[in-house]
Amino acid sequence: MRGFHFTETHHDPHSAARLGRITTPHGTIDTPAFVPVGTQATVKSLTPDDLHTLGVELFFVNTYHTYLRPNLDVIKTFGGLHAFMGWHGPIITDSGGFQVFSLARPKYKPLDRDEENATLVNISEDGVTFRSHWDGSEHYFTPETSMQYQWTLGSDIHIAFDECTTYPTTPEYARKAMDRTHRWLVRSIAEHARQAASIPNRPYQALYGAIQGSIYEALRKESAHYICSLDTDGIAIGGVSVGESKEEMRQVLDWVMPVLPAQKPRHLLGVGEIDDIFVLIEHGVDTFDCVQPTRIARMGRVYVLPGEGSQGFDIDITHVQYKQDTKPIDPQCSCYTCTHFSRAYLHHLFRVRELLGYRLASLHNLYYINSLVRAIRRSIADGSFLELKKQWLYNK
RNA sequence: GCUGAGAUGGCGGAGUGGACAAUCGCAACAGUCUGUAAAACUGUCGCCCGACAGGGCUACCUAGGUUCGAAUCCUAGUCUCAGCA
Repeated sequence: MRGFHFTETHHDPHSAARLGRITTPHGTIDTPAFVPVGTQATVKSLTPDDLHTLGVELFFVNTYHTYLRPNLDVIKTFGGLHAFMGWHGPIITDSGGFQVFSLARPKYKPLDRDEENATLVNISEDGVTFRSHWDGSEHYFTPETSMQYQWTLGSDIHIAFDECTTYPTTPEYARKAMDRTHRWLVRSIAEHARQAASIPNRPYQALYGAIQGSIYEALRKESAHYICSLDTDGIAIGGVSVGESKEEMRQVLDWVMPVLPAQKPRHLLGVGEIDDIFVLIEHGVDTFDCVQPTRIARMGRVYVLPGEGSQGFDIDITHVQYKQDTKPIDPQCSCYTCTHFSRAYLHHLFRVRELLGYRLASLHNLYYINSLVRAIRRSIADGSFLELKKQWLYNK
C-alpha cells in the first residue's frame, strides 16, 4: 500500500458515472468531487475552514505560481503546502503545464509591447522557459524540475508536466505536443520514483499522467492508451476547456474515457461549468477542478437555478435590476450568503467594490456547486443520475 | 456695493479662432470569463438613421456681435467663488 489508493464503490447501471473514494495520506475524497482552484495557495477570499464547511475535500494549487511567489524555499521551511497554508486535507498540484498554454499568447496586458516578448513561453524538447508575469524574469521548467517542485510542495497528488496546446491548433502540432508530453511523462515517472526514494519513509505522493491530443480523435485515443500503459497512480485529462466548443469537449470525453482503466482515478483538468458537470460525471470522471465558480463570483456572477431570472445558470448581481431586490440570490439555497443577505446587499457590495462581496459570492458559488455534486453522488447511489441530469439540463 | 477669478457633456476636469460631438478620469450601461497573468479585461457612453462605412440634428451659462469659420475673440446680462467694504 503506497498510502494512496482509489476504490470504485458503485457504478451507475445506465451510464459510466461512478461513485468512489480516493484515499491519501491527508484524508479521503468522496468522488465524484468538484475541486476548487487555489492557484496561489489560497482559494481567493476563503479560509480552509470555509472550504471544510462547504464540503471541499481536495484543494488545487499551482506549482508555477507558488514557485514564483512566495518561492519553494519558503514553503520548504514549513515542510510543505499543508502547513504553509493551513489546509490539512488532500492537495493536488498542477505541474505548470497549463501555463504553457495560458502564458503562450498575449491575452491582454502583455508585459512587453515588443513582439518578441509578447509570448511568455518558449518550448523545447527538454523543457519550457517561462517569463514571469510578475517581473519578466526567466524560469526554466522541465518534467524533472516540476516533479521536484511538487515533492517540495508536498501535495498528495501531482500532475505530470505536460504541454497544453492552444486552441485551435493543427493536427501536426497537436501530435508533436502530444508525443512530447508522452516522453515527458516517462521522464516524470523516473524522477517521481527518485524523489519518493530520496528520503526514507517519505509519505507517498501520487502521480497522474495527463492525456493530450487536442480535438483529434486518433490523437486522443492514442494518448489515452499510451498514458494508461505507464505506471501512474491516476489519469488526468488535459487540453480541454481551452476555447473549443462544449460539443468538442464532449467528443474528447467520448473518445478518451472508455479507454481508462476502472481501478485508477480520473481527473478532468479545468472543467466545471454547471452544465458540464453532468456530462463529465456521466463519462466517468471522478474529480475535476475549475476556476469558474470562484472567478465569476469575483466578477459578480452568482449561480441561480435556471429560470430564476436567467437564461443560464447564473445572474450578474451588478445589474441594475437587483439594486432593490430584497430576495436572497437563490431563495432555495441554504448557504451562509443566501440565508443572511439580499441581492440588493450583494449588488451594493459589488458596486462599491467591498471585499465582503467577493467573499459572499464565492461562498455561495462553491456551496452551490458542491451541493449539486453531492446531489449527483446521491443520485448515482440510488440510480437516478440520468433523471437528475434531465431535470437540470432540460430546465435550461 | 467694489475688486478679482470663473461658468464645458451625469460628476471632476482639459481645450482658449479651423484638425471638436469636444483629451482624460470617475460614474453609468452592456459583454467576456472553464488545469486563475483575472476583486480582471473589452466595448458603448449628446440625439436620430445605419450591420458597417457614413449621414443628419442639437450642443461648451444666456442674448447679441466680429469672422469664410467661435467652446475659444468682442458687448451686455445672469449666476458662482475669493478678497475688500
